[in-house]
Amino acid sequence: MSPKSETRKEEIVRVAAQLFKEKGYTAVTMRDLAAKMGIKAASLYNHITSKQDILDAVIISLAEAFTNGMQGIKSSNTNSIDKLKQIIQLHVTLSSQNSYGMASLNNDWMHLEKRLDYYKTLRVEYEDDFRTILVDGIAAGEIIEANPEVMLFSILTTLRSLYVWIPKKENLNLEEFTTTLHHILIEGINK
Amino acid sequence: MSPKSETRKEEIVRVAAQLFKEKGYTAVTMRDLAAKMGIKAASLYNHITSKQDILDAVIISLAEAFTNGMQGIKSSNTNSIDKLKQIIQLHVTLSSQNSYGMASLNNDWMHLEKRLDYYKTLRVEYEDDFRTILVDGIAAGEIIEANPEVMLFSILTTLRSLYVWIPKKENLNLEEFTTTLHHILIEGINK
DNA sequence: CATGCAAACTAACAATTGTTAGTTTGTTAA
DNA sequence: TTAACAAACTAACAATTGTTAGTTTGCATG
Repeated sequence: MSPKSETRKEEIVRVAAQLFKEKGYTAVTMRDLAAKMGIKAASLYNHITSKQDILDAVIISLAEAFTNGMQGIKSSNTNSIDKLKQIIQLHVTLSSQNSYGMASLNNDWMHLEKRLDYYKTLRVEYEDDFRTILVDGIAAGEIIEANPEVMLFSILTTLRSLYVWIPKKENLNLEEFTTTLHHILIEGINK
Repeated sequence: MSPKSETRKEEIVRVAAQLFKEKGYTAVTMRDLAAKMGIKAASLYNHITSKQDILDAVIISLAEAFTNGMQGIKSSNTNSIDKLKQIIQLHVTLSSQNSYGMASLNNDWMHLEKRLDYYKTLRVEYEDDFRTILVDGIAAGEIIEANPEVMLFSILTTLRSLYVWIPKKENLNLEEFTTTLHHILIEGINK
């Protein structure tokens, strides 16, 4: 057995994330999930310890992927516009790889329990790092002198919604899309 | 009794929307809602016909407000950049007046039942009108020749997230905020 | 005072929820 | 062949869900 092959638990978590995206965590029952897996609800518990456990697995791994990505970007020796482009790339990559998980990350994080505080910490740190890049860019004269909070909000909410949009466009050329997005977010749309 | 005073049903719908924003429609029980109203769950049914009925009231009225706003903007005799500014203004206004309802509109629309198709129609028509403004703007040389789908996505997702952001900022000067948002969305952030 | 009505109440229901206990099945390894 | 184990099963549970029926309360109007 290849070490890369998916375990049964990973399969359950992956399928659960698809359902969570459609209806939200609370509206998905263990019987729904079991039916989609082709088994009975009780059988799920041979692999996972609780429904909550599934949500934790979906959200935390993704949140940590964003944190890791941001660490790399912070330590890269480039100007702030280039760092912004790297952030956009990070969001496009993770959102296209795991659009299901991104839905839970965005909409169901409040149903985390044990790991809620940890998630919130990761989120705040990510936003702080993002804000610092913007503020440094303004100080360096690379970014306009507008309110960094509003810039952060505007760009980050667009990036956080990629998971809805990317899977809807078939044959989407991700590289071309990323370039267009760079341009719109950074240069605006005015001619 | 003044014709403007809130009916008991309206009060229930308003309080319900607050809870829906915190935890999502499915996770809010009728007992939760009743407790927040200071009454018993069964008493709610003197005023509303079902839980579903509440969600319909929250979402549809807001969706129609957006549709009405867009009608006015379409028929205004201005260029496309000015129409965009009017759209931004519309979103800021409705999101600041009813941030709770906006949460349901964004996150719980899939739990509509009888009115789901109607909601989807309103949504598609709104997006079509928005796209037309962008495409016309490109044709008129007022907007850059980038993919209008990407522009639509980028701007609209930012506007749809205002409901999260606006209430978090105390003492937010809405007029100043709107101006900054215009500038960032239309001119970009590059110096 | 009597009537009507808005708005609350208690009590209960049938269905659905996440989860547990104990058992069976089928494949792999010794 | 036998032992071990992963992974499914049946049956059931206690709690929670939205909702209904019937009743009581208190205020406003005639």
